Amino acid sequence: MDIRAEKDKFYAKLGEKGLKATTQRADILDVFLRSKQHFNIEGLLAMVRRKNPRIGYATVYRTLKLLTECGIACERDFGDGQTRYEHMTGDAHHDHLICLECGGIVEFENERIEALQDEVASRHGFEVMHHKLELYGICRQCASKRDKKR
Amino acid sequence: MDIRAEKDKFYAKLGEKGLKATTQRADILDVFLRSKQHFNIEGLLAMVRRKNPRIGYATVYRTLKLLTECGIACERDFGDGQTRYEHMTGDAHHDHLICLECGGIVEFENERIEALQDEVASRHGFEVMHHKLELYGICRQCASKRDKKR
DNA sequence: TTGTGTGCAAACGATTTGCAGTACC
DNA sequence: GGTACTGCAAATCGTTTGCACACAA
Repeated sequence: MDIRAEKDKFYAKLGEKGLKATTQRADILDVFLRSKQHFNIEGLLAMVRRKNPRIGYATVYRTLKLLTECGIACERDFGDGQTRYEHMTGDAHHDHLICLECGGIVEFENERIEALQDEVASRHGFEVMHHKLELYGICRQCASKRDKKR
Repeated sequence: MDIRAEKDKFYAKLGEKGLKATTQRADILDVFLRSKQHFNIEGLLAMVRRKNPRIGYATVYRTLKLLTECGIACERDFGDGQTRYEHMTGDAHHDHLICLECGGIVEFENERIEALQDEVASRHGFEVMHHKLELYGICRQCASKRDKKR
């Protein structure tokens, strides 16, 4: 991923909206872009505070909402009561495999599934705007750990 | 759906757990079984209170959790901040089409999608326990209403 | 100086829990 | 008479908001 390009994109969008580029926004964006995907606010705040300890919850929430509006971040809800965020790369839509044991998240994309979804939807007279597909299960590592215990 | 059978199932499970069959639990179960699917707690409470006005929020929450444990109800989260519940019939798993305009929910099942999901998962070394597939879009009625407005 | 942005703390909405009173065996 | 159940209100958790202060054009 091109960090420089994402930053430029953000600053351009800020300009369009008549908003300012502050150090807090820059810090949060930088941490966001460098971190691995799918963290929650708490995790992100912890990382941001390593760089700038005086940043508050509210700023992180507000900035992530901004990043989402600007098409740089994307909100995800995996049903554990917390919103998670991931990078919104220009790539094709992807879905998630989630390990119930370790919480690990793997991304995948499959156009045959997408095609079948559209088919099902149109059969019901729906025009699909977006969708959510999550597969919850046990990943290879956790499965083999479990086997060893026996 | 066989209401009688579901009630018997609930009372049997209550017995197994050493819990009592109270009038509140019976009222909530009855309203739950007779109502159409996918309501939230608020809606269910309103319906229950028509039958028994003295029932409180907490009892509805507690009873629905019980029904879920007993395999009679199933929790659903469509991302609007409220948990919804639906009947857990013995039928095959199904997924949802959700209209972004009117909030209408249509169920569907498609074994070819399920098969592809398993294929994707095993390619990533996952054993799938359960999954969630939701298609968000505009239903036929809302689309035609929208066309008329133009 | 005239804002917008920030940090704090208080507000919020959905859900859970503590507890005193209630009802059933 | 004891124990599980209920209803209320208070607590909780993630998130949002109001407001006074800080800071940059």
